[in-house]
Amino acid sequence: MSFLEFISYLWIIRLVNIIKMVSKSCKYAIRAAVFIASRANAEERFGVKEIAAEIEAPPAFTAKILRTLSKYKIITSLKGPYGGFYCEKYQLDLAVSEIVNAMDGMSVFKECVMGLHQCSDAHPCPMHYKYAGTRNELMKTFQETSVGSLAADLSKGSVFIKNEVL
Amino acid sequence: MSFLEFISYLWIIRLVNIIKMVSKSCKYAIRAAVFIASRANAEERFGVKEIAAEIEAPPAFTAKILRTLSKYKIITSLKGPYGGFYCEKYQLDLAVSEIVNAMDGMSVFKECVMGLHQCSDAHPCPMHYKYAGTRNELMKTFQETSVGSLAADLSKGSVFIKNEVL
DNA sequence: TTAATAAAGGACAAATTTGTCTTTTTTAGA
DNA sequence: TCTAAAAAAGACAAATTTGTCCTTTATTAA
Repeated sequence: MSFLEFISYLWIIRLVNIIKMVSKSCKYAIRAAVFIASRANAEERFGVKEIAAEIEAPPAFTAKILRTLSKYKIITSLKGPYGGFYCEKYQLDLAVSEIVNAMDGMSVFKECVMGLHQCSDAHPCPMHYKYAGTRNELMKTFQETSVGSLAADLSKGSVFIKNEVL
Repeated sequence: MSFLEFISYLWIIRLVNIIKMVSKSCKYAIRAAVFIASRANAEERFGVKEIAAEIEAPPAFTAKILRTLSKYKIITSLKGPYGGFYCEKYQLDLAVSEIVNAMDGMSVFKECVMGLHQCSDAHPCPMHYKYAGTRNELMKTFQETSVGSLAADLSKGSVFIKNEVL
């Protein structure tokens, strides 16, 4: 993992967890996607129960979230026996921002920094010019970090997405 | 305004507005407190309606928030004719973190970075050692920025807390 | 073709946050 | 003392988010 990737990774985790920028659903969604992606090598498919256990979320709620992810083609699903959820190779390259978009929409990346409705070049908020870049960098971070790269770290065992079993 | 103050200010605004780290109530509360503090020089008192208009929040909701601020002695209130809300001098030195604490509690500054319940020195999350400091710095930023300093900027007219009237 | 399995869909329920309204209490001034 | 003004208090309502459950649809294998 390069230094840049490392920083990228920390940013994602930090943004996704400390801050309530994204909804709870979105956090679950990111965790679920990363888990599924981390097991994308084999032909394995994962059921709702297993995924829910893995990300420590309520099964029924997890199912709902997985449906959304599937609808947005962030993960792939297969019905029937031996069915379940899995990641296709191209999906490993999807950006984490796609998940945010699917779950919460992209407005979080586009709102005025100070929450003013008429913030524009004509009527800028105090930070409009100085920090228009920051917001874009934020979005870029999400856009440049792939699900697959986070999944790789998880596979290595260097990070985890669930609590320690006592 | 020193460079450090400036950075401090931007941090607060950024944290308070972009990110949903703090609740909507808390954002209103910070805006209200800063407004009231910005007019703390005279013997003026401000009524709910005026404050609500200033921060562009629903009056009834603003009243509720002001009660909380008053209860936590972040602002002072006086009932009856010529009454209203105002800031005492010592209250200008209160940290923005006091407002967060009053509205949302301090748990936001104390939770594990990755949301794990059993995150500790014994069972650290991937970021426990590397970023325990970040969380504290976050809290420090809130603790070291006073309501009065933000109010001073507002008085100068270099920043604003409400939308432009078209 | 049928039975079993697992996701899809969508109605419903609970919890939380946001917001409103009415009544009570306090204060100032006539 | 009486009246009016303004906050305090708290019940109530709406909106949003979170979470559950039941029925339908698609798929596999016997």
